[in-house]
Amino acid sequence: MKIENNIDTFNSLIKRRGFIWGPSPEVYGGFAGFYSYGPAGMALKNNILDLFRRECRYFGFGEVECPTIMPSIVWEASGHLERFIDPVMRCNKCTTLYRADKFFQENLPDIVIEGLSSKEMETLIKKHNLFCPKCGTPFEKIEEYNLMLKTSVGNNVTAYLRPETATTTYLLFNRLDQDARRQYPIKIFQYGKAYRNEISPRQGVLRMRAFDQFELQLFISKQQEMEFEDYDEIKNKKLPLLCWKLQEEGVNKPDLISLDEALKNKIIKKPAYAYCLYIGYYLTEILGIPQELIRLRQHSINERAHYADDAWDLEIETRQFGWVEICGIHDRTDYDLRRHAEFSKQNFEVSMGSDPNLKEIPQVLEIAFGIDRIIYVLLETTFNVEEGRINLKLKPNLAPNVVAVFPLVRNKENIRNLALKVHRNLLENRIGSFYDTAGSIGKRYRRQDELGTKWCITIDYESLDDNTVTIRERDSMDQTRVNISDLSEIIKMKQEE
RNA sequence: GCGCGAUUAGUCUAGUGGUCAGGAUCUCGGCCUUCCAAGCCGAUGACCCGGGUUCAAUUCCCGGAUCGCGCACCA
Repeated sequence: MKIENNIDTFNSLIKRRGFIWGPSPEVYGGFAGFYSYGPAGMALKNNILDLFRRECRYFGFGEVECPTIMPSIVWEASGHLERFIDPVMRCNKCTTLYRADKFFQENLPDIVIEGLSSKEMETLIKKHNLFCPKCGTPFEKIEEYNLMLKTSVGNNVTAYLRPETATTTYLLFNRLDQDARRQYPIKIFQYGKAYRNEISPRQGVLRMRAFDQFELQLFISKQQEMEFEDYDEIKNKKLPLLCWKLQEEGVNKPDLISLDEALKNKIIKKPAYAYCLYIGYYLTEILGIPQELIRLRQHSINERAHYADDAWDLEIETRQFGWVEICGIHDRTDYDLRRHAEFSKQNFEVSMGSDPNLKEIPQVLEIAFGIDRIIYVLLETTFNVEEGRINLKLKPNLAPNVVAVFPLVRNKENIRNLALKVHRNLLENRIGSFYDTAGSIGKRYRRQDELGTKWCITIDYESLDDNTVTIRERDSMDQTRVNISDLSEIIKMKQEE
């Protein structure tokens, strides 16, 4: 295929080089909404996760992992059973599907729809003789479209695959309270699969039916939200904020303002929430996504999830899909813990300050990343074509290979042997090295450029005489000569930079 | 889920109711090669799935899957 700086070249690259494949299973024609990662994509994903886990430890978050399947009562309590099931009407003749509540709203504007049961809606259909606008067939029944994937466990017990990891983290609350010795705020994250039965998944890995979430949770008191201990450290950080008001005025460029300013202007209500916005932004920035492609966009009241008091999306501007949400930051209040306390008949009121008699249900602040979306936007934003050369400008530590080692020519045994020795030595030092002898040296450089490998090490004739090798840098293509004995140390140092 | 269009090697594509489905690139093997997709020789590899029409279907028809666009949907 012709190498051009366009989206077709990019889309072919991520398949060709083993980043993302699908829809899976491809040999059976594919199943919409399900994708696989090849070796390069998985290496990239693991590097992102390593980085995120390291940074979460730095911010004081502990990690948990919960089951992906939970019984119905959990989702009743969380509100997902109610909110994730949409009432729909299906035309018996042309099988077109309509959202019942929306259809009523448009066609019967005088009637209050909210809270109506399926039976009541069916009565409305008959009373007003509602029919399919496409073919004129009268509607009959209200059906349910469930955005959660239903399954049955054991002896026909209904259960659901989790539509988010967050809820499963909240269910550990009383354990976490003990585990953290009641030192609030409690900071916990969970990484894992979540499932949503999208009606029509599109846009590749951006809207999958099985996807990875990486969600950070803060359990915190109301007082701590307003007097947050770490706020001072981050209050002068400037973030690209696009608040709801600006959006209403038709603005879509964010304001780069400090969190303190945002708080003073009442764009943000709570210092602890501001801290969450910062963590979301920080974790995005260290992936190497250019600042000008990042914005934090506040949800309007209508856009917010059922549990949210305030919500901002962290979005990345892409060529192929416009602004893409990679992270949602939600003020979930005490909604979840209150509901789970109620449904499980547990007492989740705890003392979080110095007065042991002052008890309340903790507030929850959430930072929820979609890992697959991160992988997509990272690949797309680092993709470059420079004079016919594909260059994936990933940060060195995220690239599938840290270095690649080549003999300058293949048909000289002594050069080949030395190259292999250098490669093995790097591996001994646990540096991710890839060895390649096929084709010309230029071709091998290009192959690595496509994977984002930052440094290529070449063993040439000079190496045989003085034990030096060249390190070729990906973006500049400049080469420096170093001693083989120093190589591992130098690469490790470069990685730290 | 609806409407329109599409689906041919790993990738990008040409083409056909009937001989071996063509090209580019990639990949692999060999030769050559003292640093950025060089050259030469050789090789592997594809008509989305199911049904129908037909002596014969990758090609035409129907259904399904998937993708793209629009509508709807998107906690």
